[in-house]
Amino acid sequence: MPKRGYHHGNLRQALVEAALELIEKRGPTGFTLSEAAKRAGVTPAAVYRHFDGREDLIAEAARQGFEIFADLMEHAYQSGQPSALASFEATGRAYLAFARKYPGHYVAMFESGISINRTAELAMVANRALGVLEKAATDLSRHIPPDKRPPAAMFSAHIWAMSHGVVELFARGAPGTKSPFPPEDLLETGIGIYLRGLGLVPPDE
Amino acid sequence: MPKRGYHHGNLRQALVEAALELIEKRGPTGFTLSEAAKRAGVTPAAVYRHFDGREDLIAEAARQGFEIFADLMEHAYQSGQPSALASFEATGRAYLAFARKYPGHYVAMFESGISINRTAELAMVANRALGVLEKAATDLSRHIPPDKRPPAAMFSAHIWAMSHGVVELFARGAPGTKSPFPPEDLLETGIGIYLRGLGLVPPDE
DNA sequence: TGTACATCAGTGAACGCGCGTTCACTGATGTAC
DNA sequence: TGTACATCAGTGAACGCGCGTTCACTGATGTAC
Repeated sequence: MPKRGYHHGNLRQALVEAALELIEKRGPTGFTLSEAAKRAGVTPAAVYRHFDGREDLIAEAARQGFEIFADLMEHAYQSGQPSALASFEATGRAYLAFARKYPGHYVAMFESGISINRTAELAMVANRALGVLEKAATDLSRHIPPDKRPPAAMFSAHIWAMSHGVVELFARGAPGTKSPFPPEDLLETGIGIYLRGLGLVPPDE
Repeated sequence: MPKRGYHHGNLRQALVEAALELIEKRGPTGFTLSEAAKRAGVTPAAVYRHFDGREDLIAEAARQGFEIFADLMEHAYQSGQPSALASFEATGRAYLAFARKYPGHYVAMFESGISINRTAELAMVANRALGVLEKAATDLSRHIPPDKRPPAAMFSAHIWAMSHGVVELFARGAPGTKSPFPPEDLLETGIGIYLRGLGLVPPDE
């Protein structure tokens, strides 16, 4: 608990965290600046000391999310080296782990309608994060004979799509779409089958 | 153009259509009953002659979406018969085609937070729609040796996840995520590789 | 160590707005005779 | 075909509410001397 009293001491970050909880709970359009302020124990007007307004607060939440996300993905990638396959699989797991551990950030990043190009800083960190997935895919696709190798961008788009789909449909309390399988298993097996289709893992594994 | 004058003539459906346009444009939480009424050329209060309120209107939009979706999926399934593979691939294409042709419906169905179990009728039509995908997956998985056959529910969850992911990330104007590939190609190749991984299409195709 | 003062992070009241919902109403439509 | 009347789909005013944002302000903090 930071300093108490008239001056909050750490209001900026407290607002971001309140926003994240609300975005997680109410969705990106349901989030309100006033409620975030209230949660941080402060008047709505105080928000304007730290942010330009509602949008700016969401953008900062997304930025912090991409920062964490990029770190996790990079760490996962490193942990699998020097094996391209191990690196790739680790990044896939990291994707889902991030979405589950930081659902508010995830929503702010991918569902809030905030443009990734809103600021140069946001664009940079977003590209760092998504770049790791593409790098892992590129590494791995070197093991595929060139004539049957799909473009690395397509490869990583497939994996991104499946990961995002699993998150949205099965890893959240989506309405009536309770998965009969744990999302982790679903993604792991899905990626496994996909990689087998590329000839990257032995067919009898 | 329906009858003009004091009585609208077809207000119920006009409201659903206005709602769909707004849901598509502003997202599920951004949709307002008042604006839908205005678009239909009517006072907000008039909505209550036809619906129980905001939620009920969204639910009806979702219901109509599932109806169309189920029809499309069933038609696609039939068009591929008697080949299990052709049926399966056709349903995959139908999924994306639906999402692109009826984006408002798609959002109302899968992103509005409306529970699929809101009414018995909604649950029924939703299950009819999603059941087609599962049926296509079950048919197809009969061609896999039982010992390496994943459960059909998992199979169809993978495909659903990838389809949904492609829709959300690449088939809509998502922020900064312009795909370098047409979504249709992305889904087609993704599913192709996945099926190859299951040994369902020849590895050199 | 003490004082004067600038800086700064908050308050609280006010704004105009659009929301979902209710209510008594009224004008148009359709039916019985 | 004409009239009386019931039904019904709309109006328009009103409600209480929470929103994002602005503004002049004030109390706390930190710095210069």
